[in-house]
Amino acid sequence: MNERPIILHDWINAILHVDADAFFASVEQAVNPSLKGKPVIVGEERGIATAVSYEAKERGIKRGMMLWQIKKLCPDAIIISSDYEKYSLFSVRMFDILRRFSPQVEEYSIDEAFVDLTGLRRVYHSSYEEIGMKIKETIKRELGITVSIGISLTKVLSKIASKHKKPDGLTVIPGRKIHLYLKELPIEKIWGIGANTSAYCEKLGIKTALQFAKSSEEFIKKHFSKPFYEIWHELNGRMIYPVNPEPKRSYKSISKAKTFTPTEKKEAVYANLIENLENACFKARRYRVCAKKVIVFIKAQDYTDSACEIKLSHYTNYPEDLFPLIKEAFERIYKSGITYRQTGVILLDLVSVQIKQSSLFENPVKAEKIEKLYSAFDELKIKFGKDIIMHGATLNRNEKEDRRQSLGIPLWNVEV
DNA sequence: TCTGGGGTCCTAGGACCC
DNA sequence: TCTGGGGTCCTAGGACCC
Repeated sequence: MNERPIILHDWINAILHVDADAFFASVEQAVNPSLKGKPVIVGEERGIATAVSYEAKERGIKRGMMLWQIKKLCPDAIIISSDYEKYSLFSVRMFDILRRFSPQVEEYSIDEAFVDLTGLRRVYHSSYEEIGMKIKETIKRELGITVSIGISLTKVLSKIASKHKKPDGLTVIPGRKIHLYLKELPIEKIWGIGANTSAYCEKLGIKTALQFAKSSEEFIKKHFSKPFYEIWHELNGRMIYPVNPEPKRSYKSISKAKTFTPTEKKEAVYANLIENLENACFKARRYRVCAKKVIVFIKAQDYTDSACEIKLSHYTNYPEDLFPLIKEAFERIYKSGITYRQTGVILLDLVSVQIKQSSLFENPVKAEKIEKLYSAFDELKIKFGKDIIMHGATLNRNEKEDRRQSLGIPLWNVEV
């Protein structure tokens, strides 16, 4: 039964998925050739590896591992702190290369993209596989990094294809071969099907992608919600998710959260919350959006969290405008005697600054003052990093205060 | 499997109206 | 006051992704 192809034609659409191999680590190796062939780890402040080169993977190092563990396991590992600007630059270059082959490029994440190649065989007088090869070669030549490519009829299938051989892989799955690739693929490897749904599938007797794909439409409709019904179509070669070349216009939400050494100290927790508020608002100003709703949350040591939603009477992206409400919300959710480990802020119901209502403050002079103040701060933040200026209320945070004071970083309080 | 910090979309259920 | 149908809007929470 399972040996029979899912569909009998090869190409209606041709969707290509590119996935850069160990992207951050590869970029570091491309920029600094002396790192090539060596176990490179890109890490972050909290002591966790965010990316590891294939050389490091071979030594048993994985993403998310603690840096001290890595040093123990592999003393010659080269640990580099991440440089997001650098990776963004490479990302932009990679997308530009893809656009030379087709205008239909969707920038899916910093290191992944979808390209619609449908109909381009004639244009290039070559097969889809040859186009894929050419893309790989161009990226390798111009950027010095390798990518893994998958080409198939839909996004879901091309994702499966690009994962099939990594690193530096190229996998083409035409319609008549789909079943061969789904046959041994565990259901949880499908893009969009996570641990939860996999467990649920298992209860229904479905373990492989092929079993899922070959289930009847009635069965899928009966037992699954819309997203999984769509994935089912995609696995069967019917395109539901088109490649969307439009760049993302704006955020629907902006959130900032930070984990800290667990503490009971109320001021410390509050200061952390205010810091998140400031960072979230800073980002909102950079993207020129204002929020009408704010969610504030704190997480206890046992990971239970309490949250409070604040509806604003007007749109804003200035923390100054929110302090009283945030304080009130914090008082409502904070309980003394509990040890907390994280706070966070989510800005919601965002609109772009141009269409926001101009009733920021009742007093227009005051509003203007604050706007000027913040645009000056934002310039400084952009130039010198966002920690250069913080509101005085963040002074009670655990660790950083001393450093900032010793560096002579100014703190400020607005009096209006 | 989680780590940690961003995000998006969908659904169920309640409130409210006719 | 209850019964019943139907529609819309909002919210909370779940699931998944990188």
